[in-house]
Amino acid sequence: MRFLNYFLPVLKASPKEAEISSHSLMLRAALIRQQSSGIYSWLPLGKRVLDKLCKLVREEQNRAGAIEILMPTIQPASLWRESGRYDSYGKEMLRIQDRQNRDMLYGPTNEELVTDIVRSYVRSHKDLPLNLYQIQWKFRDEIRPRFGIMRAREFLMKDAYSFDCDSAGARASYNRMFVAYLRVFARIGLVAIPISADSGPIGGDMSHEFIILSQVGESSVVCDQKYFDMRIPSAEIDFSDKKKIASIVCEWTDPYAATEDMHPEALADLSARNRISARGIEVGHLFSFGTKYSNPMCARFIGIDGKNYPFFMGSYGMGLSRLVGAVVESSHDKKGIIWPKAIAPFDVGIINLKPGDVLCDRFADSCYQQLENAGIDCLLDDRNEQSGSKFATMDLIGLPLQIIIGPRNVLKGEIEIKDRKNNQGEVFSLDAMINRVTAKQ
RNA sequence: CGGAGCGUAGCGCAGCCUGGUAGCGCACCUGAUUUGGGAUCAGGAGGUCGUAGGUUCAAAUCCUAUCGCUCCGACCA
Repeated sequence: MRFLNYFLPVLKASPKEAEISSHSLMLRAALIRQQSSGIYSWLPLGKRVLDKLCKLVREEQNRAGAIEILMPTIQPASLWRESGRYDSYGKEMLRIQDRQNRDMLYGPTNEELVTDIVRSYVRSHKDLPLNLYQIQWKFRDEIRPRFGIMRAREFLMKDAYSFDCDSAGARASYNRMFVAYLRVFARIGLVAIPISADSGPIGGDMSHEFIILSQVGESSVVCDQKYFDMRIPSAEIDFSDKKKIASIVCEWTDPYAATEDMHPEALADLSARNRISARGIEVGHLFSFGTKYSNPMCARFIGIDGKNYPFFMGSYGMGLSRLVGAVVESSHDKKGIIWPKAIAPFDVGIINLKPGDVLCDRFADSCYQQLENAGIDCLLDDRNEQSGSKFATMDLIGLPLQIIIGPRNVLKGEIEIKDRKNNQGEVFSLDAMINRVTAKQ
């Protein structure tokens, strides 16, 4: 993409509504625009990040055996009356009526809908286990939206729902999602602490929150620092190996981790040296709730003995728009965002310091073309701006690699590559540069 | 919902207390000179001061209502 043909309205000054750095940076780097309290548009650069994150999450969900579907945002109240949640869910649920005065709602979550789908088609234990997921917008009319995209009212969520014959099967499904979550967070450079949690309005008997430690987090967390040295399961892991998957979950739930308000008495077991006390952002939540929905909604299958049984279910949420905020919050410096490679909006930023100069233009174009041909996404800054402004913009939007093309080094046939993270620059010939960048990808 | 603030040009703000018909910086447009870390000069455009009432000869300024946004508490991915 060439800057001149793109829509990237970066801001020099931070809008006053932004109180935390991730919010401010996301507004300044033109990733998002606030439309109303807790409601945001995603601008081109932000959309690219969100898309990359979705792609990565799909890879991990699919790997763990989940199957993607897409359910509507608007749901009929009738299903929620079946489960009993139409009355028990509070004002966070946006209730609306259609032109026939039918009660509808904008989905805050989708247990009822997915249960309706599964009960309509799945008859036999032979069709189980089944895990259906979607990536869809949710609306929860929060009492107080804040921190920009982190606690929005409308937000993008990956939500998966598992269906099993019995609680042992449900446990295995739960474990697969647990491991899939570990991989997602690791791939975007975050350490997420799994904390056993209250199941809240979703209900159930087993639940873990995944929490990213951060100063601006909304919950207080105490955990063992072991979590920062633990190995992430590899991409080759066999998700059908229940024992192996269970052992990973065991390993990750063994060190101490809790929100501050929960069982503080266990703290004694954790020496002060290994204790981390911090604030955290909840980015994922796993629930296992057995037959809480399948029972009232009459969602049953025929078991091996020919009898009817309710599905054993679990649901697994991951806040994708919030996760983008969490990444920015945990990966930035004074100058701007520092994207992890996995979800950077572009792989490489090319700065042409002197557009209009024949030699610079030729080098920049050649560099851009060759990288694009090699499948590397580039943003070429071809604006007729002061160099300082271009460097500042490139640092702000935080692409992992910057390629600098200016008259000084082009005369020598050299091109400079700079790493956003450590700010180290190296000089290469044009050909060597192409090889270098493609090798880095 | 309780408490605290804010609303004046695209963005950030001053002016309000003490009423006299709107200003600054950045951004934007034109031209020139520039170009290795947010340029310089000259010229230009842009505002029913959130909205609606009221007081007054006169309201951005005082009064009332209303809408929107932010922050502090209870909820959550």
